[in-house]
Amino acid sequence: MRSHECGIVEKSLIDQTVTVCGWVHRRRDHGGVIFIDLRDRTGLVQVVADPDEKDAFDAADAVRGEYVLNISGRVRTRPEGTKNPDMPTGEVEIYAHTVEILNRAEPLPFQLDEDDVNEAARLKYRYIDLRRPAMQHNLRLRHDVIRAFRAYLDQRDFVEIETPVLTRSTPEGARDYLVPSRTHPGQFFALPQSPQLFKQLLMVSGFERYYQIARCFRDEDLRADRQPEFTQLDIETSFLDEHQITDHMEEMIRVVFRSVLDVDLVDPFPRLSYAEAVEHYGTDRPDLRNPLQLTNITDLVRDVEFKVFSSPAQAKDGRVAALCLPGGGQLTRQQIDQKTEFVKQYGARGLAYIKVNETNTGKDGLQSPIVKFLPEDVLDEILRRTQASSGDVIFFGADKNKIVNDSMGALRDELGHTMGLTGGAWAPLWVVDFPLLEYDPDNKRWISLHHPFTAPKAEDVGHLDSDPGRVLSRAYDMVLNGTEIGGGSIRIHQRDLQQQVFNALGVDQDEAREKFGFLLDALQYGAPPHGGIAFGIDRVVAMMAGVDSIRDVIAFPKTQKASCLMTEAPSSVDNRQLRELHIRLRGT
RNA sequence: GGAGCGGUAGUUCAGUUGGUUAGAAUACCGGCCUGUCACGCCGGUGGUCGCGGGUUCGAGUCCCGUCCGCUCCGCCA
Repeated sequence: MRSHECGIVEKSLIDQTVTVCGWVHRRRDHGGVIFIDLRDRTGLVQVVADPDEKDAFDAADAVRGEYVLNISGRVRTRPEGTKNPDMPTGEVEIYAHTVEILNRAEPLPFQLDEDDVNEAARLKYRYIDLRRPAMQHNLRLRHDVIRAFRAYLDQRDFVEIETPVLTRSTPEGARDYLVPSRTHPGQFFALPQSPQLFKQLLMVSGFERYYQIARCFRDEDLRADRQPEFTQLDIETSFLDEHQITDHMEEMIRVVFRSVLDVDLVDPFPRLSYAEAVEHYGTDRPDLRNPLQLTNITDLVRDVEFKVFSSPAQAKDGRVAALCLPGGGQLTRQQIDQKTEFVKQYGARGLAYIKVNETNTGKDGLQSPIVKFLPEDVLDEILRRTQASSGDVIFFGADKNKIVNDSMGALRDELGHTMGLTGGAWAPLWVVDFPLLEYDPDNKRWISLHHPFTAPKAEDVGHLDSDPGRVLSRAYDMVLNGTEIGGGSIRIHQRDLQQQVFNALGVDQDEAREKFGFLLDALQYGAPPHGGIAFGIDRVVAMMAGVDSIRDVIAFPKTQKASCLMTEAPSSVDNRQLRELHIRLRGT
């Protein structure tokens, strides 16, 4: 006879004495016998307490709710009867000799088998919520994913190195979380938005292949896919160019998907330039599961009398794009009005459309408030370019580039989902050839699209001063099903070029020295060519788990107002702590 | 900063044009049932209708404000 401590109770243990610990999943009394379904990390096992075993029976009889039990008994075959489909242990049960109550439990704030519990209640009692099978699965999946990433990188001589969490504020980019310094009155640390500069410095240090499962912090407003603290798989390598890095990284993603989900991703991943992505999908993170595409018709409508089309078509930063929805002719007026409201969220002023009743009869076959403003040859060419068939509807966006791209890109996603067009399981791709800089009209200056350490393409460096908008960067984003899951670039490894980019950003030498002096210094001491990438672990795991929010793959997430309902953080602190930190609150 | 949805029993929800004592399921407590397994049957406890103000003879319901949760826009180099 041997003792079996926790874990799966299976047929091979029949007639053996086992000891199991776990939570009471359910208690039932029938025929003077008490049945307890005990739950541990491996599943459920049914325990039987018979009045003949008086001590065990009396203890079992005292059980209420989710008590924690330690049970010893004999494993035996269950008598004939209905099988419980919830019972992975099949036909065995434990005939209890002893039942020990390790801890009592109040009734739970919600039931574990309930799927639609108010998220506020789940977050307040997160430790209960995490008992639910779905959350157990999600967090174990997260562990599997991180383990698979580590295994891949460890096998290839990557070194995991921890970088500081208390570091220097870099006011460019996202808002920093600040930490007051006790020993330096009036000064602050910042929590890192990413380990970007440290990993570049590690390349200067000669580590050549670095990674880190890194916690990052950004004090910006939250979304379903954005938390104030999140986890990044941060990677940097020396001497590899962008093609070698992207090849390497997509192979890593393929290996992880194969080992964790048994899914084979396409090989190689498709590549789209930023310009192509925006032209055809209105976004730099297109969901390629969705077959719909935007069709540019700016050139066609430049001279039509319909001002709604012709003015943006003539404007320097304007665009007119069409989106043909196959079978969309069946949409009701009300549904089209809803789409109009939808695109208004993105700044569009309206949503023109043409219902294509019949493709071969000219204007007569088209039903639309705008057809009368458009010449026949233009309409013919629109039908040809969008490959419209009878029964389709064509939507139009005409405005500034950004508004057309944002609104029509969002409409493409919306139609893809509501019309059931977004099929297929996984559609990864690389988006490359990003612009290095974009113009910020509010502050009238150029800002980095990626970050200021991203290398420009060699052939474009000459345009940095004369035509900054034309310079492309050596950056790349990995996109999966419309979500950006990773992004990176080849970095600038030469001090002069770094200063040149700072100049283009309007950061003069003094300012650059003050903010990034340590980087500029480091680049002088033989910095190797280097580049890397960072993956959003929370997003990757959320997609793999099939959940809509990264909160469902984070053990203790924050609410949309960046608070923790369980610990009630953030909280006030007492005046003594504030005094030590040289902080006085207003009004005290 | 803005738009939308939501907040009623521990939980999930219903609650009609404003009208008697705010209901159901589940959970919880008690009783019955000789192998249950979504057990079944009987009974019971349980409510600041998020909060504050207003309109009204009368407010869960209408109005104003506010707090909280979620989704989205802005924001996120």
